[in-house]
Amino acid sequence: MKEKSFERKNELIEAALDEFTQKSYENASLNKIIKNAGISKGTFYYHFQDKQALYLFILKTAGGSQVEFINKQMEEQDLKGKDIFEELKLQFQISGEFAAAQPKYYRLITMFLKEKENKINKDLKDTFEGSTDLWLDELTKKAMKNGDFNNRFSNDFLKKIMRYLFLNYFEIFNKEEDYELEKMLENAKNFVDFLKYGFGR
Amino acid sequence: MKEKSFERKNELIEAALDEFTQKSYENASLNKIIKNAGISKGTFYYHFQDKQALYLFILKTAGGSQVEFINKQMEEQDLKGKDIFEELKLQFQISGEFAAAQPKYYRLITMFLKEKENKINKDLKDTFEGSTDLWLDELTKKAMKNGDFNNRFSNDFLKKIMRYLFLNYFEIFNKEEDYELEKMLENAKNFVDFLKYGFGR
DNA sequence: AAATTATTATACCATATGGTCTAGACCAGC
DNA sequence: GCTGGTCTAGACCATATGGTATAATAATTT
Repeated sequence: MKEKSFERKNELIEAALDEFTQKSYENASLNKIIKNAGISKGTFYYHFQDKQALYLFILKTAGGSQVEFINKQMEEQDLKGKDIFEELKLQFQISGEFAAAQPKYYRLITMFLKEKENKINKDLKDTFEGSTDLWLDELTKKAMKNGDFNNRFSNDFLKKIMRYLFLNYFEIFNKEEDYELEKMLENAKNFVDFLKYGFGR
Repeated sequence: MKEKSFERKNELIEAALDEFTQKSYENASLNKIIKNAGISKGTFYYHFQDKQALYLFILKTAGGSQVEFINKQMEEQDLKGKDIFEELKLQFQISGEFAAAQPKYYRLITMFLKEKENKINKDLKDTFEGSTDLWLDELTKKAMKNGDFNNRFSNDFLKKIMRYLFLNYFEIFNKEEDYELEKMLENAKNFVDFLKYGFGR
């Protein structure tokens, strides 16, 4: 009951990952996933209730993997004495490393966050976005308290820019060259410097 | 041949605009457009060859309207003595005014530029993007010559950031409040200031 | 009034979608 | 050997898609 079942499920998930990282949730074809997984329709509906259940499953898997990865990396870091820009730089670098390690997971998550016409579980999206917002909120609050920011811009404006750039950072640098680790670190450094001169004191 | 035909076509275009600004090209339903336009299927295929022809038609209409609007506004401006940041601010403001004046046209164009899974005329997309690139190239070249930029960043980096932010600017500010003209102008000012401190000398 | 142009309603097509159901087969552990 | 979990293939469903065809009918121009 274990091995074969495990195989089938893994193939299913792989195929689902492929499809859902190429098309939006709605445009992704469950039939194609099943075909590419090399399983029969019955098997699919034996394991999952429907298309959405499959999607939510791999999305949660990806999300969990990301959280775990980032937390692990962040634990090793000493943030004391670092201002928001250095912390951001770290965050970009770690996110980059996750993207390099789990490109499909990363892609799935970013695609999910960008979904506009989603009939998908809105709660989950709120959770994802909420945790990012929370983190950003905390980060900017601390930065303001520490006087990391200049006072040219309103909090609202700052947060909007930060939020967008953080969620879309990797879209800016998506040329092949940008996927080399060296270039990644350089881009992260430059980018945060750019933010620093724009936002910093 | 005039009045009734004109009416029908206008209703069609209105309905198409509604649908294509809410769903992606592929997800937009031609049947719904036809139904909402209150015309029969025959009438549609009498006026347009197929779904794509309709889409390209309203897309070109929107594009033309935008170019005309921007050119007209830019003609009234005196750019002499203005650095790249003031020029950019102007550009953002004018784009914002267009977005406020023709929200559906604006939305259609940005959605088109963001389409990833497009089976749509690739040439047209290249044209749209190409003209933006050209303009940006020219702008940054001039700015470098005039010494508007600091020398913290490479040209490559500068262009990448500029290009991305310009193409996606309005995604950052897409809350309802941000669609008010006043807020738009304020956002444009703040945003360019932010760029200026980040890039400027 | 005649001819042309627009428009209608309807039926139809092939294809694809997500999802259900069934009858049987495979394969494990008891 | 039997049982229960797993898997298969295929038929089937309602629904929707973009697109075609037809025959009758309005509306407009000549």
